[in-house]
Amino acid sequence: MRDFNKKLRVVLIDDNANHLRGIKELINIESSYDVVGTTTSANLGINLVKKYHPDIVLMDINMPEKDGLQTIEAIAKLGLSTKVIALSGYDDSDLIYRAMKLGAKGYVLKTMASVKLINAIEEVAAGKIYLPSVLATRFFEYFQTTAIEETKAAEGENLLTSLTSRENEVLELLTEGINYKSIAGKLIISETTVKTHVNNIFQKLQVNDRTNAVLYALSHGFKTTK
Amino acid sequence: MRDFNKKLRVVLIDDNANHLRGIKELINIESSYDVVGTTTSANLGINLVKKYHPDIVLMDINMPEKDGLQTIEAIAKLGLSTKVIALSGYDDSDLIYRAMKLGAKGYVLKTMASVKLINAIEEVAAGKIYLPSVLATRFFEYFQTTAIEETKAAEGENLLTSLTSRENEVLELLTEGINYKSIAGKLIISETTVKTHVNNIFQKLQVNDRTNAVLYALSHGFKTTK
DNA sequence: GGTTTTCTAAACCTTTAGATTTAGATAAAT
DNA sequence: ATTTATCTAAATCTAAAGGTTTAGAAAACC
Repeated sequence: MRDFNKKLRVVLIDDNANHLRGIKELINIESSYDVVGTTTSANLGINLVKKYHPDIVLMDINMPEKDGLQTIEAIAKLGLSTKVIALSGYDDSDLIYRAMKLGAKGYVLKTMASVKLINAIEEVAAGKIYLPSVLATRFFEYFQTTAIEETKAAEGENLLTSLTSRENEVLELLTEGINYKSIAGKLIISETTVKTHVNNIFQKLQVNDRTNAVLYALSHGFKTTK
Repeated sequence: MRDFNKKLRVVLIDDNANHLRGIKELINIESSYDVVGTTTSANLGINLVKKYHPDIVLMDINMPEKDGLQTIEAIAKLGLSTKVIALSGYDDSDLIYRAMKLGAKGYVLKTMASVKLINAIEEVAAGKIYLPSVLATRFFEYFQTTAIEETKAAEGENLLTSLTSRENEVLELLTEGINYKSIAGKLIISETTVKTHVNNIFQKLQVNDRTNAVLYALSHGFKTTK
C-alpha cells in the first residue's frame, strides 16, 4: 500500500520536449508529486528508472529510437515496483492491448483533460489499473477477438471428454513429461496399471504414443485438475 | 446500433428458480425490457437462445449440469448477435477472465445493487462492455500475470537458440509427434543419424526424452520454419 | 440381481527410444 | 593449414514404451 506521507516520485519520458515541459508543469501545479527526472530518450529513461526507482513512469509510447512498447518491457523486466502509465495520441486497440500485456498499469490519451492525468497517477499508485472506459472497451474487444481465435482451434469434437477421472490424472502427469515409473509412484499404483491406463488413453484419443497424446491434450484445452 | 423503438429481448438462465423469478420481476418493474424466456437449465437455455435470438442473455455461471462457462461458449458459437452477461456470486479473477475470454460482454456480481443490473444490460446492449471497476482491476491483474508468464517463458535464456539448423528441423518433426523412422524418411537421412541429432538436442535442451523436448520447445516459443 | 463401468494388476511379448562410442566428409573459421 | 562445427552414420547396448490378453474387486446403473 502507498505511504501517503511520502511524495510520489515520478519520471517522465516523452520525445517531444515541449510536451515534456508541459506535463511537468501540470504535475507541479496540480499535484504534490515529485518529478525526479525527465528525458526525451527512451534509453536514458530506462537509466533514470534504474537510478531513482520511481513510483510512476509516465511514458509516451509513440517514440522513434526504441519504441514505447519495448521500453515498457525493459522497465517491467527490472522487477521494481515502478508502475508504468502509457501516454498515447491514439486509441488504437492493438497498441493498448500490447501495452497492457507488457505490464502497463494505465493508458491515458493525450487529448484527455489534464485532470484525468493526475487522476490516473493517483489510481495507479494506489495499485489500481487506469483505463478510461472508451479504451477499456477497445481493449476488451481486441482481447476477445484475439482470445476467441486462439480457443477456436482448441475445440471442436473433443475426445478428452471421454476420459475417466483416473485417466485424466494419468494424462496430466504425462503432459508433465513424467515416465511410467514415476507416475506409478505418484499415484501409488503399479507400473502395469499405469500402462493399462495409458493404453486406454491412447485408444480414446486415437493416438499411438505419449508424445501425440500430450500434443492432443495441449491443443485441445486440456486443463489440469489442480 | 441499438434500435430504441424495439424493446430489448432478454433470456434468463439461472439454476436457482427463486433467483430467476426475482430477476424477472426486477426487470419488469425497473425497465421496459421483454423477458422472452427463463430457465433453470443450461441446455434448455441454449435452446431458448436458438429459438428467440434475444439481444441479451443473463446467465448465472455457477451452475451444475453444464457449467456456465461452457454455456457462454456454446452461445458464442451460434454466431448470433446475442450478448451474454455473466452473473456470479464471486469476484474470482480466473472466472472473470475465462468468461470474458469466451465472449461474455459483461460480468455482474449478484451482491450488487439491482439498479446496476439494468445499467449493465443497457450498456452491453449499446455495444459496450460492462465490468464494475473492482472486477475490471481483477481482470487486468489476471490478464497481466498470465500474459507476462507466457512471454517470460517465450524469452529469457532460451536454449533453443543453441540448436543448429538441422537440429531445428529434427525438433520440428519431433513436435509433430513423428517417430524416428519417419523423420529419417522425411529428411532423407538414416535413422541412426536422426538419433544422433535427437541426442544432441536433448543435451542442448537439458532433457532426457522426446516428450520433455517437445514440451520445452512449445513452452519456449519454438517456431516452425515453414 | 445382474450388468456395466472403472480401477486395479499381472504375464508376455515386440518395438521404439535413448545412451555411448567411434568416425568419415565437408565447410567455415582463425 | 589446421582447428572447429556440422552433418552424416554405424555398432552396440539398456531401458522404456507400447500391444494384448486376462482377471479380480468395487461402485454405479437398470
